[in-house]
Amino acid sequence: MATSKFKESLLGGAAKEVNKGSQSNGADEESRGDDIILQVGAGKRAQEHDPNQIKNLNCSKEELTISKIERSSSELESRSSSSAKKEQDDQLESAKAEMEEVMEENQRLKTYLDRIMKDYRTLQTQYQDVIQQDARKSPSAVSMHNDHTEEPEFFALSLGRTSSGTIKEEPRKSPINEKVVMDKDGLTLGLDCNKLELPKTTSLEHSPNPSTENSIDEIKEDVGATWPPNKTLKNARDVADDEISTQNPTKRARVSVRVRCDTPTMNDGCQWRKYGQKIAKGNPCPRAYYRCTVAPSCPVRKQVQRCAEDMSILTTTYEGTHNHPLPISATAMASTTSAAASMLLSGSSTSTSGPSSSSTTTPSNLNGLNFYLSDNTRPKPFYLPNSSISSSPSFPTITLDLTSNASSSASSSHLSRLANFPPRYSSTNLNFNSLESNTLPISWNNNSILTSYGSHQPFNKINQTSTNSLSFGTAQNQENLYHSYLQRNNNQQNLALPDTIAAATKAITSDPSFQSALAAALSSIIGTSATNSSTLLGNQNIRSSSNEPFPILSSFPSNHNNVNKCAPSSTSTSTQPGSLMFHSPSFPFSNSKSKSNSPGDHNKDHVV
DNA sequence: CGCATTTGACCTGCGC
DNA sequence: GCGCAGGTCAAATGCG
Repeated sequence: MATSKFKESLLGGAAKEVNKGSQSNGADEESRGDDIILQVGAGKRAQEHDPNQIKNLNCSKEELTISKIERSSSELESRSSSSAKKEQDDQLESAKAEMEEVMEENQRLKTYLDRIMKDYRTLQTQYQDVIQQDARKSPSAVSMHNDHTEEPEFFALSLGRTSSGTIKEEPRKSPINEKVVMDKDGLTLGLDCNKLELPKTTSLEHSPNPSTENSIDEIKEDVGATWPPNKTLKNARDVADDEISTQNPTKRARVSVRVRCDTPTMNDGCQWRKYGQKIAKGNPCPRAYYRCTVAPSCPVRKQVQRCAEDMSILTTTYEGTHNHPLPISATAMASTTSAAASMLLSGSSTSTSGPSSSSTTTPSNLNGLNFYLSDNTRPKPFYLPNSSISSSPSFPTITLDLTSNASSSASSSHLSRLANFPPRYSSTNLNFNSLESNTLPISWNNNSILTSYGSHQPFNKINQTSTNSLSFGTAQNQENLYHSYLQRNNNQQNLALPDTIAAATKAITSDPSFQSALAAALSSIIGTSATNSSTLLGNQNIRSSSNEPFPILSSFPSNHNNVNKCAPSSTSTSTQPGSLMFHSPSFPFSNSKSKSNSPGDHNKDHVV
């Protein structure tokens, strides 16, 4: 009897305490005198402790209330001691205290978020002012900017030297220093390294922009130097090629990405069409040439070649700048390569003044990112760590080594090689081996259906040039060779490359050197201090007027739970317009290839 | 039949 | 000037 009375008083009091906080089911709980089990939303609270989860700051007080109350009459019988009461009181008190803490923290974070947003708006305003000032300085650019006076949601940033010769009417042909255009599709950090818009028939003296005098000399020197030089057709593609041909060839950077991939090509989110293949000297593996077909006039090309020594490594070299909005799936690689190119160009702009006394390779470690700036004066793009091949000695090349530690020695050997081959332009090697997310060898199980793996070179010639006894004359031979190689190396661990790329980009973009380089680039583009822009770009909290983050710089979520692990998926290759291609919305690399009916839709990798 | 790929031919740049 | 190598073109071929 006494026990039951005590239980009633105890549990009734407990229920009252709970009702003070929860404001729910109070009368019922108290009248029944049942046991109360409190469950505070600890998970949500844990999220709010994470300063990165600012978007969760809006959780209200109500979200922190008691989430579950259960009755357990059977336990009532077993709890009769005073210690049980004290324990429950303690729990209630601790829960209340915890709730108060959460509320206070929530308030603090809200305040912090408000401050961030305020800062962002201030920077945005300042940036707009800079843009408008630049527009006034350069009347030719006014037309572009006037078309996009609203909030910038698309930001095509061209990294590289600002060498504006003349102004073309088409926006996409605008000089690089006017390439800070705003569109409606999102932020695009393009790899527009050195686009020179210099019509061959245009007099350089007519350059309206006095700020380009630093590049005039280069332009004069390079007049007539076209790339590609042989033009017979005049179509949209040729127009784009003409753009490339008028670029300053000495400043057109290339970005090579080395990854482990057991398929002929890796998917970077863009649509590519193969237009050629050739056996490069020193590497029996054929080099494939692709054009971007997202836009018919896109001048971007890429080369794909497998490392001969480690055939699991695929080297993809990007060149040029997309003149179209990139699909979300392509922004990851674009931002990565852009960041790398920016570092390269910012370095080369200060190190190409003359032949350095000696080629020095300077390893650095910033934010856990190992990168190597090779202060060389001549490029030596490499395809094999031990290769003596120079694919294109005219282009500064940066290599993002996203392979494992197993290949770090390869990078080192490359660096050693760089020391032996002083290039005309600095080559930069980025080694992401130390990234936390990339501590394991990458196996890029891309299952693209690209079958262009045949030999571009006559069979006999291959055997002449190749020291390998194996013949590469047929695609079948090459596939067999490679698959046999894979079988020998199937112990390589898989790693979700998306995380690697994301980490790489994050490392680069958070790298103070990159930010300074970006600031310099923006400064040259905008013609004013780029401090704001740098801060703006370096701030992952950038949001447009629609409160949506810019696609590129914020396209790397912390997790990739849905990342396509490159499982064989031929169905994903026939993406329909409007369907989601990649399992991970934030990372483009998947196995895809499709055919379409329009020339611009080759190898469609559409996302949206 | 249309499109993508293949591949021999061709062009250009560079080094000797 | 010549040869080599990289890069591109475009007709042929293959495939859906």
